[in-house]
Amino acid sequence: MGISDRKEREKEELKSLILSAAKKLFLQKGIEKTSIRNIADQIEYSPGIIYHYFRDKNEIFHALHQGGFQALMNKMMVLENVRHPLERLKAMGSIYIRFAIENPDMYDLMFIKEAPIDHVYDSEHDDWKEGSGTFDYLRLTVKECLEKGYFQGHQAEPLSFLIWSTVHGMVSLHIRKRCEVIQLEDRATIVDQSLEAFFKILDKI
Amino acid sequence: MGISDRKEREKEELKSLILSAAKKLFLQKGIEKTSIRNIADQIEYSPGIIYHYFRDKNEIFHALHQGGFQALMNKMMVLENVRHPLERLKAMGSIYIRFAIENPDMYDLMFIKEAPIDHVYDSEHDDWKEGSGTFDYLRLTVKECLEKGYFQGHQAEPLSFLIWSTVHGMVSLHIRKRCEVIQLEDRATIVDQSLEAFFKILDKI
DNA sequence: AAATTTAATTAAACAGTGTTTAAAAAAGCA
DNA sequence: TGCTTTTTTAAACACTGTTTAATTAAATTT
Repeated sequence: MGISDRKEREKEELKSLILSAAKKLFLQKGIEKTSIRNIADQIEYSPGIIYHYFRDKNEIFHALHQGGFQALMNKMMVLENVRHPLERLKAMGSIYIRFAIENPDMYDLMFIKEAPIDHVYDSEHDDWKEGSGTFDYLRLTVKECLEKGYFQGHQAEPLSFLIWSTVHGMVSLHIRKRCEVIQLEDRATIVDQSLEAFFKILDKI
Repeated sequence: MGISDRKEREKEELKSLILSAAKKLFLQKGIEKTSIRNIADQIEYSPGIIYHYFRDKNEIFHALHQGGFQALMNKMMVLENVRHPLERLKAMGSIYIRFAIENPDMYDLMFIKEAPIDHVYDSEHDDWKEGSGTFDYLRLTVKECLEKGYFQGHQAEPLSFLIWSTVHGMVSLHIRKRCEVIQLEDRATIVDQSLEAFFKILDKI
């Protein structure tokens, strides 16, 4: 079946061609200003072809956001060398925030925009496996901290969510430009300063 | 000058007519699906008229988000009866989160969407006074806590931002539907549970 | 090799969007 | 009443996501 193999291959190639064009335009102009026609122009096909590979625009951006989780996971891999669970937890926070600040559009897509998550709910497999995988890792580390005697009197699930919320809150206020309320002298460094304060709190509780 | 007084009045009336129509449609269908033509239909005028009262769509939603801050501030007014700064801080958190959960679309507009903040940057008076006013109140309370000896070793600005980030993180993950990662048994109550955990932490540091 | 079937691709249309412009209608003033 | 100013509208522009039927290209069969 050599022919259908090649056809399969060509289909995959065009699909990833669409995806890379979409990613390029998305990082240049944002999700709203990246149109199906823009993507089609970029790959020199007609707009209609895209609907043979993706159900709708949301599915394209869901596929893109998967790539973002892959990238974040890769950055998290250095944590395997950090034995101490509390140290690992802090390092996770630093990596998470660094990823968000360095890739604001991708972070936005992964954790703020409605497009990819809407696609999850619209499709048959209605669980957000990308997010769940990442949160599992956080929960595991928090549980390890609890086992080692840290965070006494706390439960893993709410505490994990609290920690996630804290770092997500900081970067999403930054990305969505709500940090103007911060005094000018602290504005540029507020996320780093607050993360330091957060680490100090984690040591104390 | 009775006539120009009436004209002034009529202008204001039409402006707030546009605004209330916009608000109604926005709460029904969201910002993206509320079109200028929808608003014009609702008030039984032609679409063009709207541009005599607002520069663009963003300005309309900036005006709406101001109303949201007014509503939030009103809810915060009960705090004047809470003397103890740490108790007031916690109550602020509860009110903030309650407001967000009960008015998700308005909260979204105020703290997540780019429309109102884009208008702030596009217009001449480029400071976000609505957000600044609210944050000032938080900072004041945190400072009072510091004066009373709480949160030793922390600075007001980073700590205030950290606290804001924590509550904003929780509700924005909820509003933007990223809470699916939470175990089913905790999912419905995760924000409340995490807020409780946060209060416990605030007591300890 | 030619005819037929299947798959890939496109052009065109639909129903919408925010915004601008020039024309028309209404209101105010002399 | 005639003139001027203000208010309002119709129409156009350049887009948008998506669906449909028609067309082109490729693969298979005769």
